[in-house]
Amino acid sequence: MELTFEQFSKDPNITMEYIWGNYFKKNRIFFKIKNESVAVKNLISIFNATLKLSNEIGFQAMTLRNLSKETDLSMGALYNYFPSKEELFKIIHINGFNLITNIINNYIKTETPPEQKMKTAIKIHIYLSEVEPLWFYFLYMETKNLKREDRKLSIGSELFTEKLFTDIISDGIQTGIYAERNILLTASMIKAMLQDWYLKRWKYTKRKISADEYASFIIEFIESYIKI
Amino acid sequence: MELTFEQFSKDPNITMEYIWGNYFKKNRIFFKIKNESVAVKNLISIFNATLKLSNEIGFQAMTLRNLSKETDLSMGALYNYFPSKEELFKIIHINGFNLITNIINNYIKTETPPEQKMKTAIKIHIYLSEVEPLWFYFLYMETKNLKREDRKLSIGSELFTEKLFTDIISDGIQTGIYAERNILLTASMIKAMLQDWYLKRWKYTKRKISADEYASFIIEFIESYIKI
DNA sequence: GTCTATAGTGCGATAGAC
DNA sequence: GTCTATCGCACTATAGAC
Repeated sequence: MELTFEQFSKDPNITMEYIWGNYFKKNRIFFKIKNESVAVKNLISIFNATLKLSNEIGFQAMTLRNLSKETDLSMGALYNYFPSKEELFKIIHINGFNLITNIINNYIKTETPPEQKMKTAIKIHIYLSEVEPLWFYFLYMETKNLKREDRKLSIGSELFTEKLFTDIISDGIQTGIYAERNILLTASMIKAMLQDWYLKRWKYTKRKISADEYASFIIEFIESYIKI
Repeated sequence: MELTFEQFSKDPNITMEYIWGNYFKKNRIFFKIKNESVAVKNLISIFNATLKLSNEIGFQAMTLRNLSKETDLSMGALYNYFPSKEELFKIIHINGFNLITNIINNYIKTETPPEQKMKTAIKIHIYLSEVEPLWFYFLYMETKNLKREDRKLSIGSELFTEKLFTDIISDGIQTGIYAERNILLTASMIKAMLQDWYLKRWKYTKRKISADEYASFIIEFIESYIKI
């Protein structure tokens, strides 16, 4: 039975309550606020508002006054949830990278053979970015604004995904189902196609292309190139 | 004789002197400065510095103090070359879109048959973005910060390129050399691959992949999918 | 044609009341 | 746990000297 977006979207590990609840529990000691349900509710609200505003005008252009208005929290209250605007920026990045690597690892690790693994890897990327399009867009567009010391997180994330695909292709070549091609460039092209899905959201929405259609198309496109 | 990057890079229409010289001539009446060679020299310097700084920290984060330092012009002097920071932003966008459409039209219009036209269209995109990587990066990353009324320029540019490729593919299908596939999605994927070249410049530079290698790879990749 | 000095604005962050 | 009021700073833009 093939994985579909319908099924994937019900995974409890990708709900905001789960992600930010976890974040709160792990960092409890840093919060002045003690009431968990209040904290998580506001964390989610701040997080969503930040992604929305960053998507519209960019994170740097977003002011804390904008964020205050969007969340219905005063500027003073906001500072109970993050120590500085810069730190809010990092929190969103780090939680994003963690989410991506965790979810992908969960779904991929047991998959076999390479052909099936390739399909699942592509689908999970598309599905996850379909559930959190603004978050993915943010991670892509704002990465360059990370401080030098945090940039390695982002490069690590880019190369993690790429390695996932180079490994699958290598396996496929050894198994004899894939032709001998430039593995690194092929993996890069797969990434580029996955990213187009959330970078050009407006285009695909307008054309009414679903996540499953897009994933199928990419799989077909890639297979026509690498299959023997 | 196939076009190479070596040849293309000698085209006089893509030099900064030509582009900004033209811009100055067309807008002479708006400049307080009358000396053309001084004006063009400084326009090029301002333009290059803006692209460099925008690439590093983003256009919004770049201050006119940064720009002043990078160009060795005072803030007062800068304002002889553009009326406001916002207007500088638009000037770079508009000249960029013009350059791209002009160059591409020049090289493409006489090409035939579809298979050859496809090759040339891909090469010109890669070559032009190889000559001006920072400019292309800027156009891509900063587009969303255009005011609503100027956003149509950018969408127009995106769709212009896409139409170029859908037209070529349609021709190829009619000529019988291309299979019947999803034309719009195929064109989108071609665009995504072309864009990866300047969006991930650091990666390809590190891996020592040349513009010609990259172009050849994309052509091979796409042909394996659409050729009958 | 370019400079320095500064006006006016809006930002991130915090103190202290409730 | 959240609010209002405000501080100090850095920004864009301009006026007037050279």
